[in-house]
Amino acid sequence: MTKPMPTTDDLLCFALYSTSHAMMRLYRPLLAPLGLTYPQYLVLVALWDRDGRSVGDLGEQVALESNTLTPLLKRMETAGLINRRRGAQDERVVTVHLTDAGSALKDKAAEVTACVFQATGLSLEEVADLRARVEALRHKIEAAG
Amino acid sequence: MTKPMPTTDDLLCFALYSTSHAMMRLYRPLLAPLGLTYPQYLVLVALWDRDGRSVGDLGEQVALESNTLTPLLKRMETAGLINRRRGAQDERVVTVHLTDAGSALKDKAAEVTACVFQATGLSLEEVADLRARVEALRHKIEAAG
DNA sequence: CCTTTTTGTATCGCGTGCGATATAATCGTA
DNA sequence: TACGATTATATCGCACGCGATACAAAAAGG
Repeated sequence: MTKPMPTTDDLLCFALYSTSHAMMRLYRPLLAPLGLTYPQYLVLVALWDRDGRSVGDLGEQVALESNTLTPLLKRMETAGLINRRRGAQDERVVTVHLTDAGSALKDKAAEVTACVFQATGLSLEEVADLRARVEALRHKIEAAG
Repeated sequence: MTKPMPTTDDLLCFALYSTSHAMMRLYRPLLAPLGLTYPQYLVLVALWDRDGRSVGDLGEQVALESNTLTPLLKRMETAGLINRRRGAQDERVVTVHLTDAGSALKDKAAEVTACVFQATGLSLEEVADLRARVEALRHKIEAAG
């Protein structure tokens, strides 16, 4: 007897897909007052960690290629959150720098993170463990690709 | 002394976001020969489980509202995978039915699932456990929303 | 029986993720 | 020194996820 066809509830990919979207829906009303979209927020988190880095380097951290990142950064530049500068040494390289406005959002974002953490209903240990496992999965998938 | 600002590697939301995208990138070349996009595949999985259901009911299972689902179903109808019918009893309700072509993809999709499972490098138990925890998180987030 | 409320789906506009491709700059090699 | 290969970013077109809103049909209430 063959195993029955899995439905969406059996698929890890669906759990990741739907939970990631649920997380975005949770963040969105908290970020909107800061004038931020969810992907912009993630990019800022990376820049608060390390400012003045190349598009490629930033793309590595946020796992996005330049075809997604460049338009996103342009919108953030238009919003006054960052500046982009083309390298003098290597004119292919564009570096991304936080503006004062971009830096100033760091503290507000900390409040957002706290709100979201509370909404998960998980302990710090549970969050850390689940996060590590999900990330480990991504590394395996990327290695397989 | 305050705890340092978390970076992307510390955020569960980023792990979900980036791993979900990595999963999509893994599926895409496997689904493309079947003429399917990733969200279309997830919808088919739900329909293979239960055919002939309303847009709203289907939306509940795939966690998508009608503003996303209706355009997606229209594209699938254009591709000959499904048919949509408006109810005679209740003219507000639209039901979605698999076509022969849509049903026929079920077996091919099983092969895709097997490929993807192998790429994760996880055991069946690990997949099931991780899936359950991620799904539980989604339920908590949705309850908080 | 009529009006208001609720429900189900659809449309609009925007942000964004990605395959494919283009452009320009740098590097490596003969 | 010149040319081909490689690298970094940018553009294009499309799919899709969602807030906001519209429209039509059914249900509820007076």
